[in-house]
Amino acid sequence: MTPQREHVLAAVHKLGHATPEQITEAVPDVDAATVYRALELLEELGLVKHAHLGHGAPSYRPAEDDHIHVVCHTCGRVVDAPHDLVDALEQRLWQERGFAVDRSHFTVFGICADCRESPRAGER
Amino acid sequence: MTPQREHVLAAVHKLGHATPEQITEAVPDVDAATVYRALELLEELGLVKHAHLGHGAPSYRPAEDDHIHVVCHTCGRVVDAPHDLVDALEQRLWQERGFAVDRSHFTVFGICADCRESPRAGER
DNA sequence: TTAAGTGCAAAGAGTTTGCAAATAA
DNA sequence: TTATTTGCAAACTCTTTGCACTTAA
Repeated sequence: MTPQREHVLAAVHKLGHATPEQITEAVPDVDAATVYRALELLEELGLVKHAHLGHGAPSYRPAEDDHIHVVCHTCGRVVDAPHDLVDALEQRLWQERGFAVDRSHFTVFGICADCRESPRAGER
Repeated sequence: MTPQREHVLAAVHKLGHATPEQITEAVPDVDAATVYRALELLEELGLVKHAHLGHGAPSYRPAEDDHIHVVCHTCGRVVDAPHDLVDALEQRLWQERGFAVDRSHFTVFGICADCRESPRAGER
């Protein structure tokens, strides 16, 4: 564990959900390449996790934050949901196919209540 | 509907699941930029859909192919699953939060039965 | 003194954009 | 003509890589 890696890990904890770019901004004295290398290592060590919250960059978070991400297509808002939301799906895929779902790497897309009421078109 | 757009749509139907790059290869007389523009339009028209099947490029398919994607982290294989797999999850998010899940834009990650038995590490 | 980690700059993949030429209404 | 669409090239974003320099065992 080097100082740079500590800084990256601290930034992930501070930011909660963050892209590599945001993390790089939050740790100005660490090079972007080092941030990417650190995130890869921290993920192997099981200290952080990432998920894909849309078209763009992956989002990293502390490994302890075990939840599902629910993302609105329209406003882009990300809401966390309890991970037991996927229990049924997980059991079915396991029993029917022996497929072990990775709940943490999981994103549900759709349209949130606010955006259904007042669609903010083009605000993707 | 121009000839180029017809060709792109035909390629999506032929390929089933395809990235913009694969589609571009399948339609050599159409420029990549035109492929991207066509896919965007075809999606607005409701003729194709896309989902994110991993870190890389999105995957486009005919809009009629209404199913869930299950992707193995290790071997990268993509398996289609019936969309009723998410019924419970969908109902819960709807009732508890008024969130309308987009089932088509949905990917489940994990490890498939084959890869659990004989892990092919590093084959991501 | 050896191995590992870092910063920097360059390269790479995937995608988007500006614009002039081609096509269609 | 007038608007739309295309191809081409350039630009852009995000990420990875090569390599010399630094740091720590």
